Amino acid sequence: MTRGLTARQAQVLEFIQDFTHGNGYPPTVREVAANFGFRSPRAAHDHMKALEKKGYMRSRAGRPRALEILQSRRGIPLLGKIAAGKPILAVEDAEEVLGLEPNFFGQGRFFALRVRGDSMIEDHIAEGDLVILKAQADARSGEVAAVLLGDEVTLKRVVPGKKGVELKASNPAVKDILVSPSDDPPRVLGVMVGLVRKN
Amino acid sequence: MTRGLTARQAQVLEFIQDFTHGNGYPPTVREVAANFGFRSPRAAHDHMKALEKKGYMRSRAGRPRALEILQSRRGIPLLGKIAAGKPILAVEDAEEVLGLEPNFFGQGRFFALRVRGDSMIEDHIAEGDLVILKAQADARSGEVAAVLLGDEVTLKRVVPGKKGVELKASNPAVKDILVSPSDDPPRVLGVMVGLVRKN
DNA sequence: CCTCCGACTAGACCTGCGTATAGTAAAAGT
DNA sequence: ACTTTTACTATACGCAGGTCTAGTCGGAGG
Repeated sequence: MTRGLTARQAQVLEFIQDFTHGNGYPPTVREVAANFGFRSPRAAHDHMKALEKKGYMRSRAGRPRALEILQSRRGIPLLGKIAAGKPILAVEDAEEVLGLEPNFFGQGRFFALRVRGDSMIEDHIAEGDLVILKAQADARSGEVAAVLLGDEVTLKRVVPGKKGVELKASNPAVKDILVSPSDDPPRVLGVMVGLVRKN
Repeated sequence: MTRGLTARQAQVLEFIQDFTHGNGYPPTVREVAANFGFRSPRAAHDHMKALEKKGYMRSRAGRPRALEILQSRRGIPLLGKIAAGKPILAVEDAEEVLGLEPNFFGQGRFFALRVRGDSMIEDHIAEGDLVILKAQADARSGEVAAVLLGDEVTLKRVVPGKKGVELKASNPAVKDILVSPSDDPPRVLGVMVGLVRKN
């Protein structure tokens, strides 16, 4: 769960985020209460105060609907160095957050990596490009994915075969990597769903 | 100016957009009034009603701060067919609006075009990619630009020379175009500042 | 066992804010 | 010349909605 939130508080936060995104403005205390079936606005108000104390939102006292969600969890974090073994996809660790609207690349959790080198050049993925990846632990055959190999992240085309998983570059000058079943299996961090290039 | 809006209405709309973007929630009628120095909330309310009637925003009667900006004018319009000769960069003509935050690609007015064909493939601009262009009427030598030739828009590298302006593709299979000074000069619509690829 | 905390109900206070009524004044159509 | 539109001021009504006081109930911790 999100850091230090009770299940109920996380639900409330999520509702507020969805409502705000869907309507263009945040809900009132009573609208939150109604959504959860609370008979008293006090219940919703308490949760919202808790969320505020924990730094998830800010509000202006006495002003209806005047609440802002902080730590938006929206937008796509551009991750710099990914530490080995750790499942670090939190926005807090982002070098930068790309200001794309949620669902720009579909549904799910996304992150971005800056391409170093030209190993995927024949797929027209050039050095400096930002590759957008959907966070998931497995890739279908032939998909381009960010793979954790030892303590380095590389972008490769993943092709499982009889002799193990093959990690193919799309540059003839770069040789493919074969991870045999006896080795540590390659860990897929996410599959490529898009690309952003800023000149 | 934006379609059918008076100068004042456009100012009000812009303020509401900025306020909403900056605070995470829309302003009240009185906050709009205060921003413009109106002594009566009525003045702001009238403008907001006018904006609503013209389809720029929607609001829920009686509910404080419950207004949603439609036709956001934020984001980058993806233009489909660009009619010949007309300076059409308005959001209204957009096939789709890319949900990027303003200034994602810097300051200025931007639009997007979907790449057809692979004439720029060696610059790793592939078919189906969305090229982001900054709207301006001139390109420096060597820049990739959207150029209006006759009544078609093409993406080419612009290189002015003695014999006229050369429009170079980055695909050896596609021959360059030379626009000699006696011809109609090519009209630059914008220069490329980025690229977005959605798989 | 007792106390704390989370998650609520019930009811009420009071003010912020949308909205209405009634104007004024200048610019722009027609 | 007249109506219409734009752009406001002044004042007020009434209710939506933030917030308060005063509780209940169950589960976790010491």
